[in-house]
Amino acid sequence: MKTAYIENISDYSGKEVKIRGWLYNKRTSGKLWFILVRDGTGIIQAVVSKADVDEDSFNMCDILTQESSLTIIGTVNPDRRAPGGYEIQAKKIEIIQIAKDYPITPKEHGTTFLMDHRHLWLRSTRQYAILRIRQEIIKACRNFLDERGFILLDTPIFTPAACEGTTTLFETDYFGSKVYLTQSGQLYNEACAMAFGKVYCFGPTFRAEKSKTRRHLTEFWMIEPEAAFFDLDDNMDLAEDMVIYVVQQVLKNKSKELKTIERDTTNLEKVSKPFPRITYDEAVKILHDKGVDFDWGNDFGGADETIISKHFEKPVIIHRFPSEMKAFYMKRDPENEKLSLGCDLFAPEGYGEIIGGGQREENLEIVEKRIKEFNLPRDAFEWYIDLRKYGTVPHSGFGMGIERVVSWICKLSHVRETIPFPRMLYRVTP
RNA sequence: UCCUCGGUGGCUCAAUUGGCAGAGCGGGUGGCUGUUAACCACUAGGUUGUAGGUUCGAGUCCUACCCGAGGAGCCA
Repeated sequence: MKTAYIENISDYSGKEVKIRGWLYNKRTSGKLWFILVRDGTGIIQAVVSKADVDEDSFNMCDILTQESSLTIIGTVNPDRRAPGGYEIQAKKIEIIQIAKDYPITPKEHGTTFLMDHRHLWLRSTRQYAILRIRQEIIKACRNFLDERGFILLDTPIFTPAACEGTTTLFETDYFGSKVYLTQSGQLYNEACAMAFGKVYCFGPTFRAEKSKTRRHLTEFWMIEPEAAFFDLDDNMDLAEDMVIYVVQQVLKNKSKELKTIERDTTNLEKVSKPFPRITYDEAVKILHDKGVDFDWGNDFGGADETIISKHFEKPVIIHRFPSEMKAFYMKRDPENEKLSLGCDLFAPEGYGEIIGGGQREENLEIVEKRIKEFNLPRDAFEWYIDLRKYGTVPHSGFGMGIERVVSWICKLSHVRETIPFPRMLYRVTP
């Protein structure tokens, strides 16, 4: 007899198998039990009939509680009355452990209660579906970049200096000196791109922002490609192609999960080339046309992002931001000093920014001047300046926040469900 | 740091003008051979976030504090 996983149960139709898992729910009609078992790959219904099992196995059904661990031996049968299309006609049940008072019941719960029990909440079907989609998104990003010759070169988590001000950095002790948790792998990515041409990093990043909104985590995962000889247009092409690929892979491989979370995929199916590309000036005009009081030179707030992203059916790319609001390494538009060659990509349906990036300044003298203007400690950036001394070339890149992409693709109301254990302003447990 | 809302059985919520703290789920007991968050009957379960105050009487009104949610500011 084979031990089977529920996701492959159709391969065992008519055969006897052993399933190992946890009790999801149960129902009884006297001499008949319906036992829903999950094993991490899916959920299946086992039918336990008093006539077909030994007395011990039948009585066990009575004492089984939600999330008790068990094994079931029985025959796999197709049955249209069973959720999932197949059920197991049980022959024998063995209990591994009876779970006492599992706190998450099949009825509704509040956010606080669920977040306090996040380690158990992960067992529910909705969380299961969302996190499987997250895995597909990550896999798609990596496949996309790998197939285009980008080399994965992960950048450090401990960093010696702030790249853009220390207020949003988490500080930690490093054998007596101060170091910070990375908020972006970008500067290191630039060094890697000068060595390998096309590179990317993928890892956690940390922002000590006191933001308490549906789109902020203090610890989040970012995938950041960086390529030598790419200009702003190449960069926008790459971002567009990557987002399309990711959405298509999720639609293709995770349709069951999208259905579980009741995601209407109509809008996802519209995600195709070309994405509208507008300048910052044009985006400001959209806001003004909608009656929003917005001053040129400001960054878009959460509400502004929502308005702009709702204006388009597809993701929209916004480029050429005012240079004053962008980082020291951003290249200025040769045609207009007041603009920088940055680009953001906003997800549709009101989700806002999921990608930020642009073309980097490659000129040695300008980078040195900017570091001075931004009051950055020059010695901490000597290695970065070296990149401009030794064979500098135009280059570009961007960062995509994984949790925001998951949030959009799953159409969630908050990013807290997009990562197994979210870290937020007032939440670091469990 | 600020604004708004909230805190009542294990969970989700109700409680009229300040007047007997209640329901569903979950737990327990019993019933049912095709259930789909099954259903039916019975049953146990409460210092209403904390500390004070007003009142004949406070879950309800007042003050302070604690905790949470949503948002603002802030945010490569």
